[in-house]
Amino acid sequence: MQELSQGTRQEIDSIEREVLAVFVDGVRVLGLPPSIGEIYGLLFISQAPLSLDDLVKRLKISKGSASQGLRTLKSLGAVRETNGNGNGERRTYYEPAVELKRLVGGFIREQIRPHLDSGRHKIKRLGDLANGESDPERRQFLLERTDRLDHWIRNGGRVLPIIQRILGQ
Amino acid sequence: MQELSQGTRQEIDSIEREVLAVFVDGVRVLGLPPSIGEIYGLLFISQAPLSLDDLVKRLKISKGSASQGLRTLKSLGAVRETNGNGNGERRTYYEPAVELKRLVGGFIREQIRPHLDSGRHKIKRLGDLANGESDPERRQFLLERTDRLDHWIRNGGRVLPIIQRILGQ
DNA sequence: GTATTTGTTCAAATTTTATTGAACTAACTA
DNA sequence: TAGTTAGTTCAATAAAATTTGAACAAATAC
Repeated sequence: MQELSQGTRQEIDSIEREVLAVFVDGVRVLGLPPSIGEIYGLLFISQAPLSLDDLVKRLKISKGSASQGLRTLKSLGAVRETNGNGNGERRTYYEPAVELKRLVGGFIREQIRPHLDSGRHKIKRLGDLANGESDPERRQFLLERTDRLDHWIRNGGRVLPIIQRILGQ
Repeated sequence: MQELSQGTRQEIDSIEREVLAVFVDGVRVLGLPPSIGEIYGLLFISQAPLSLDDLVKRLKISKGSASQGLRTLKSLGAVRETNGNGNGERRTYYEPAVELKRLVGGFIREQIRPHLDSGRHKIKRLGDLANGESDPERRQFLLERTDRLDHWIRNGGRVLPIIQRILGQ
């Protein structure tokens, strides 16, 4: 007979359902899959940390989904591992990081910066290609456009730390 | 026999191909479909405005895609209509809006604000639900969490005009 | 009036993305 | 040692998003 720990109540109640919906919508805006919203949402509304198995049981998702979802959330710094109830407990428990600063920082680091960086490289290459254009008028136009792209990327890079600063209060 | 206008050169050359790739990647980050990146990208790198038909021919996409893509881009304020070469020309030509301020403004207005607003409503409802919780400890916890969500949304709202200001220089 | 051109709409087909579930590794247990 | 539990990986499947293309509407041309 399996004992039910604090976090292992089976059913999702109505307020939990609403919170999950909020987070599923929220992560969709960020381009992340629904399962991630559900996992983070359930952790967010749970008073006790939950194990992977708790998530599988309560959200009725596969172990694979839960495992991959937790990995993504860990990489974003959006969940923390705890050693559960301490005493000789083998499985890992998770709790949400709830500081906006941390969440935004992780998202910028993992999802925004890499795109800005690869964009910068591609645009640099673009400038080289534009310089190779033989028709002078066309070259001039292409250089104007690649230069503009370069400014966009630079401005994007400038705005990120400011966002972090404002949200980290 | 069909006359080829300025914008109707058929093939996509190598620099154009690279620019399209940059924009396809770029719009993906924003959660928009590839066709939109292609359309905006081709307009961005074209010296003359292009018609819907030009886009269909040069990008080899369907008329339906081009039409819907242009509609989205118009709603974002990312393309402008021009009356083409002026004289008795029936079809509409499009050129890109290239000011970052405008692009960011349109994206915030169309894609971010609506989510923030609906989020605000859902979270307000959540607060009501939390208040209905009978267990005092649970209620306290739920109120703490919904309050935190509310702060997140508020901070998000505060940061948007600042982003716009910084990018609009 | 009919024919042609320009563009829209939307159901169906396609493509892409997310999720599942079974096989697997690793660590602990008896 | 074999057995159990916790968690990961990844090919197959399911689900969701995008694109197509044919039917349609609206405007102009003849």
